[in-house]
Amino acid sequence: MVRHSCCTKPKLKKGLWSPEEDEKLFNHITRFGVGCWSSVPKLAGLQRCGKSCRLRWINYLRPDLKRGVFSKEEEDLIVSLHQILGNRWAQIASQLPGRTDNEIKNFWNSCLKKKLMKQGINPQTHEPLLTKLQPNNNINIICNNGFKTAAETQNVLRAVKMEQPPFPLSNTAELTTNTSSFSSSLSSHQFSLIQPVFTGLSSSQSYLSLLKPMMESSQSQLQSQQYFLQQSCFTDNNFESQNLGSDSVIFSEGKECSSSSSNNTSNNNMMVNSNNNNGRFSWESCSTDHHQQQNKFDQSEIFQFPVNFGGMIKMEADQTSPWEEDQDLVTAAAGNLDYFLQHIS
DNA sequence: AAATAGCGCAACCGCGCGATA
DNA sequence: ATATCGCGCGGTTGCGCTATT
Repeated sequence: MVRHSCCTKPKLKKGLWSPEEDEKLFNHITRFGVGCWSSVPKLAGLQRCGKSCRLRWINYLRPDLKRGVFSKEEEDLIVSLHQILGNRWAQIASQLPGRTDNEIKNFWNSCLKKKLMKQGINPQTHEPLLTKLQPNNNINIICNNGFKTAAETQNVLRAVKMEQPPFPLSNTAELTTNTSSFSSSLSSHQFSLIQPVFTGLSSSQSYLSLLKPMMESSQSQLQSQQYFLQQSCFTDNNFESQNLGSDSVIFSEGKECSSSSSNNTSNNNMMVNSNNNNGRFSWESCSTDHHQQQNKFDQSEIFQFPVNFGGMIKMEADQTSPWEEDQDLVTAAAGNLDYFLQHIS
């Protein structure tokens, strides 16, 4: 790479611009106009490189700059343009008079991205976060560290398989599908989502601090087994779940042992609204024997870890149309997949 | 009251491209 | 044909302010 002379010259000032420097640059540009930036510092009497002067003029001193918060119209325009242009900030800025690419980039990264996520929109693709899955497809997430997960749509079941718990954070993952079915004895009103394990990743420190000792103490018996962690939702009627923050979840190996169906509206708790008292969440962990491929509900070991949810999951059940009911839950579960993939990539 | 975390923003950095010597 | 320069772009860093613990 060829380093520019301006970058290598010592004694050039860096960092924040003082009002005096601003005045010198402003006076120079307004008097002589924008010409060769590399000669500006010398002519204006500044100990800065030309590049720094250019940036300061474009992003701050230019008289035609619009200051202050972005209007709703500007915000909408940025989102639409980003959908077409991607991260081409300069091109986006050219459509917004008085705004700089830097300003728009910062606004995007600090506000708009989060806003879109909250609305369930992937800020990179502008597609909904929830991905519709085809029935009978089996989703496997294979991470490069040996942490393997499988999510099933058959019978609206999601299961997560951990071969080496506790799992380290992964940098990459691949998503594949196949059509192998997952036999389930669960009733059509029992659903499992992949959320708990994946959201555990986002609060990995507290998760591991609680989960690891438990896993290590059980290491000898864990070695020959695969493990499933499931979040199950049982309902007899319509229910809606909103995940607003984090919550502690009790695991009992093989058995449902905790319900997080509190109506607590605090941001740190999961909230479940149900039309009746039958809707609830439960979380279970069970081991599976490699050879017999059967769930082993043996020991009743309880452990606890906080679960940090990425956003709102809406699930609706329709008693009269089992498949429609399933579809909505499949969609919600797939949204968790998206969330997971974003956080490990 | 002090320490810490989170956030927004200004500025920097590395790189690529086109023009020119 | 090659090296250098000037400029613009997108990604990243780090400062300073504010909120939270």
